[in-house]
Amino acid sequence: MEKMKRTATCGELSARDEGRDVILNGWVHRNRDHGGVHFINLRDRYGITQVVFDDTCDPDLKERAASLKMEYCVAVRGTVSKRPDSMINKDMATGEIEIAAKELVILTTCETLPFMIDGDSEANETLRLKYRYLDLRREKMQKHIALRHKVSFAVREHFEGLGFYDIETPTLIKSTPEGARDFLVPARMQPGKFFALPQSPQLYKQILMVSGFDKYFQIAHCYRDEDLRGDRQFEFTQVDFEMSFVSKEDIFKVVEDQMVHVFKKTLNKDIVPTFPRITYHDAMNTYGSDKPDLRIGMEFIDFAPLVPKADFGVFKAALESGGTVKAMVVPGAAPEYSRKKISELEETAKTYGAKGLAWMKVTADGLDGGIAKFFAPLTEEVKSLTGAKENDLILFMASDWKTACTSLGAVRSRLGKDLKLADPEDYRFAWVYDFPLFEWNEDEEKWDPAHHMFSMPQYEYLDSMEENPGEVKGDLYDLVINGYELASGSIRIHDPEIQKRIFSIVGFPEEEAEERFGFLLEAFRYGAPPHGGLAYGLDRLVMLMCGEDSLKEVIAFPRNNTGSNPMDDSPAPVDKIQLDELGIQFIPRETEEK
RNA sequence: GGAGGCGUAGCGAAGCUGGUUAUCGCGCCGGCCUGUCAAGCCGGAGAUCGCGGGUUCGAUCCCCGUCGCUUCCGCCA
Repeated sequence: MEKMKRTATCGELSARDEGRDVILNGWVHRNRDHGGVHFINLRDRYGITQVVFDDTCDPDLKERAASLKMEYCVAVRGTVSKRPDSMINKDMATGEIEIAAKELVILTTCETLPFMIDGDSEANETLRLKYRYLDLRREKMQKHIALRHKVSFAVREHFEGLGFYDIETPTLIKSTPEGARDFLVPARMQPGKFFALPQSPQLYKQILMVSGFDKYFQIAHCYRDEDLRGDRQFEFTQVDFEMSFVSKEDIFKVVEDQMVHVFKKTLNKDIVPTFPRITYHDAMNTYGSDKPDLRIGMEFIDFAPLVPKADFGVFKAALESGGTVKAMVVPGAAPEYSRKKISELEETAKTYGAKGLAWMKVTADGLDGGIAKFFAPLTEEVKSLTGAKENDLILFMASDWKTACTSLGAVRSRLGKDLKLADPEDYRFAWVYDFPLFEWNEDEEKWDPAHHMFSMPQYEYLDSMEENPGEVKGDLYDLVINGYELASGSIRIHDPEIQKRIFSIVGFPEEEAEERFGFLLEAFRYGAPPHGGLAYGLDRLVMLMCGEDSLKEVIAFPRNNTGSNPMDDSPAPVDKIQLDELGIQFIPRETEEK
């Protein structure tokens, strides 16, 4: 076998190599037996090369070639030969040449495949995950995994250039309340006690700041025990960093430069190095989302000024109860959007709590359809306020501010997809900032941290934050791109006194704070530097760069949405012996009677 | 926890308003073929129509239930 070890890969050979005797190792990608002459496309990570078996081969070799099936793993020795002009395959990177086979070793055979590696249609997801090793052989997945590697490398390269240290933090840590549910790991040596898997390296990286490692980064595995989605997995990868003696401007700069570097190095794409900044309120108010897709346009218009002039009760009622009326113009959509299609949009709005979706169309004669009749006398005013032109569709949402914004925002993103308003090659980053630090929890009638409890209130609220917590803005920020939240970060609290006040506002008992993260508070008493940082989702970034909308397409071994992995069948029951050793007893969940 | 969608050979799909032998493409098996490159041609095997129940003379199709997957809401940075 040793003598059939590869001397070239399937992606590298060209006319320059003519006459070379090479050994290729790879998989039979396609198999075309013409009787007299037999071609195989041999594939490895680097590409595909055609191998020819013809009359110049000895009969024994030809016979062995005839037995090849798809995805056999083989070694081929042969001579690189230039194809005659008429047989050059321009669609193939190595299409100028082929290998005239001299020797063939079948390294391993392959059973009938559960799905085609080279198919034009994809198998269903469960099957793809069950046979992930085969799925990963597909060209698309090979490209995704390669890009992911390149991104991850470019990230490290960039941090290294800036003098950051890569420091690992533990993944068996103390469970902390708030935020997402923790994955728990029983501690065998201390029965009744548990570790948690980290949701982020947050506390540890802050402590590293106290230790003086003023520029830290880590490409960290994080865990959250919450329901999965297309863009959410149990375990995921965060590019996490933290710096001391910085303001948010320094952090923005690191991230902006890093994105420029990463996109240049991996996709050879030039990203505009300064990202626009939008306040949380403006993002919600004009795009109906705290992660707006800026490629779409269609900004919301405040329609309140015209409401009192018309006799439309629904809008009036919304304003009278302190709500808002928002309008959104969908350019050129009037002819295409039938009553039925509009009611589909309405359904989208309703899943976000809207009661309905009002609309009208702009025609050559004025306003038409939907609620047009109520505004007919105001045609010109409607047009000038909204900027709508002939053939435009105008959508209206009347509700309390938040519901109006989020539901119309959902309609906006759906229209963006339906009308293909977003250029998939365009990457539009933006910073969203000025988030409220606290939000009111209706159910428990208390203030909750909107982000986490370690974010610094903005300076001007410091003295009076107890008076009106709802008004307090935090020194925290999100990085959004094309409708996805990619990152979030903040300047952290490094003053134990401020930290105590935050705990007290959100009703987090001091003893519990001491119990949960006393170690952090204690660390802060020993000369804690001001610091801040950010973490962004590596999976998410790569997903967007690949033009995918599911993380599963860029993670080698992901889980399905029920949290199982069809390949290894995890999670799975464990032996009673294992449980006994841990002092754990499984109590079946009581079946609820109806 | 809630809403929508899907489940038909190994894979991807079709199957009209319920009707007798459930189609098509890929793959698989056999044969032919000296220039293909998603090779081609001929032949063949392969399906408890997710599962259970109901309506009906008759169900892949209609109804109820159930399981699995999926998208979304809730939840989650």
